[in-house]
Amino acid sequence: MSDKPVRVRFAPSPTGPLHPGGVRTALYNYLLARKSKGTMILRIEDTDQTRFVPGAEEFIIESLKWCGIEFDEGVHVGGDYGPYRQSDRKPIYKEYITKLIADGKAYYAFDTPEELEIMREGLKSSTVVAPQYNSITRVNMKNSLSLPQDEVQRRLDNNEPYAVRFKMPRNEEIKVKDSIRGWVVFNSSQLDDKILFKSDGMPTYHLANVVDDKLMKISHVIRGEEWLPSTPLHVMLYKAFGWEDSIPEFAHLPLLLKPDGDGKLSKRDGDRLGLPFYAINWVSPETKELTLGYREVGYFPEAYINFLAFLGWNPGDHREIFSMDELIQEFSLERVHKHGARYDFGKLNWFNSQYLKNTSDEVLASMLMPELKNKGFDYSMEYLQEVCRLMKERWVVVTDCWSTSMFFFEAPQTYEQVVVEKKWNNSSKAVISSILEEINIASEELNAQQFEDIFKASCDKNGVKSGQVIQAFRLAISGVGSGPAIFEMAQLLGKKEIAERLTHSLDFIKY
RNA sequence: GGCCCGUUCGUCUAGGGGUUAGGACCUCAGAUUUUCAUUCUGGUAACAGGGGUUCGAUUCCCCUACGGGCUACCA
Repeated sequence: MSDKPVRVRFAPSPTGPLHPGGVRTALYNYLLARKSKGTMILRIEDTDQTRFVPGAEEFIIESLKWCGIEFDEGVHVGGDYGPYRQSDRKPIYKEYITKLIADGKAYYAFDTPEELEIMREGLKSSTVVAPQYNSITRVNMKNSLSLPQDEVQRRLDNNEPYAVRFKMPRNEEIKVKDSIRGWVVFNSSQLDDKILFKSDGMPTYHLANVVDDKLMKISHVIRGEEWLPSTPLHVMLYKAFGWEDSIPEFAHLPLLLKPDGDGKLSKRDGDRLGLPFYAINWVSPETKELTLGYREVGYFPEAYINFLAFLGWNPGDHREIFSMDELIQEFSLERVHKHGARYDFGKLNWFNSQYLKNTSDEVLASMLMPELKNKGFDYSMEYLQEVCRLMKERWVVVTDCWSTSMFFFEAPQTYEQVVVEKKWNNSSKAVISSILEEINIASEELNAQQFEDIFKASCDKNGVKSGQVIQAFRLAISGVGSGPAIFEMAQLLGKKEIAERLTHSLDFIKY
């Protein structure tokens, strides 16, 4: 198995926006593909027409692109094993299901949904027979195994709707090798006769998945843990087709769990906590409701990927900050955990703030500039870079600029009331008046040190300790009680602006 | 209910038959920053329970509990 070239696929269903768990599944596939110089494939599994959501496919592609997960083959990039959208492969499935029926491995089933419902309900109280369509119950149902040959033919000729079911053998041990969990053993008697081909002419996941993985020469199936229970069926399918040699290596990933409480992570958790949930903004086509994405909120894709990679995997030592290239270097399926991981928004914020601190002021400023212009401000890149230098350690996401640093772009309109009450008094007002006089005397621009000297001299002159008025000084300049190094801030704002703001504060702040 | 998977600080996790059970987030305290944030130092905090096996088990086995998944003509 290991000598075959690595070909992995991410195979989402376009039934909605891409869930964080899906992003992580795609990521682990990608990491393995790149590490082993293999091929990464995007296959769209759109066999359920009833759940199709317009725009979902584009959303999935765009999300992964933002995350830096690239594909070598797929619905959007082509390749030698296409088509890569299952709805475009209908004839292929038809061919293979016909073969399976001819070989006696699958059979026609004519039961209506109502009949199935009755069967299940009737069996629910039974302690000996499970409410399933299986080797025991199928003899009482309407299918090509129980019905006379001529009646089956008559129904087929009359174009009666039918589904095709897998003829699951009885009491057979099925072993599944999973690279994360080891050998998992099932007994076929516990499994039911799954529908392989629906009456609408489409295959179900099971058939399409196995046929495509075989045809696309997939070497490793890396998918969510929810697929583990149906893996024995898939193994049986490979055997039924005579493809024992092509059974891929399976790796079932643990699920992402809610940040608190019970159950798996859902979109509601983001809504409930008022946090972004998808990689990029998603607007529901039905409700027009917007769900925030990390991209639009200002997260770095590198930080998001780093965070996601560590939910279920780690390199075995204490390092935590990993670029995509480093993840590729270090990744191995053997080190993926067996148990689910809670999705901790706080940790994501920590990762992002780490990346933010390590990003140059130039890059941050260029990210911010369009929006700054959009807000109607005209500042130079150099100025914006200085703002980033002074403020970035206080931000979690780059867009925190707009909520924490507006005083660099416009004079305060209001003054934080608690600080006014605590720090604004006659002596602070006197000191600020003195500072204003000194600034107005100065003929040239002042630097941070000079501002500090003036501030201290003014305090001395008025007989107050600097610590008692520094917050009032900050308040007068920025309108708030906390911010970056005050004298550096003054230098950046400049003598003229500072003078104006101090004057305004003296007139405006009541005490 | 049945089948399958899992269980180390609140969270993400390292480790693994003999360890002071390590790190990170969170949190708390101190230092620095004459504010806040950053930074630094330090602290609180975990092997689900019960049986085995063993000189010795958190580590291996079994049972129980708890958590998760599946049990559709959804994927």
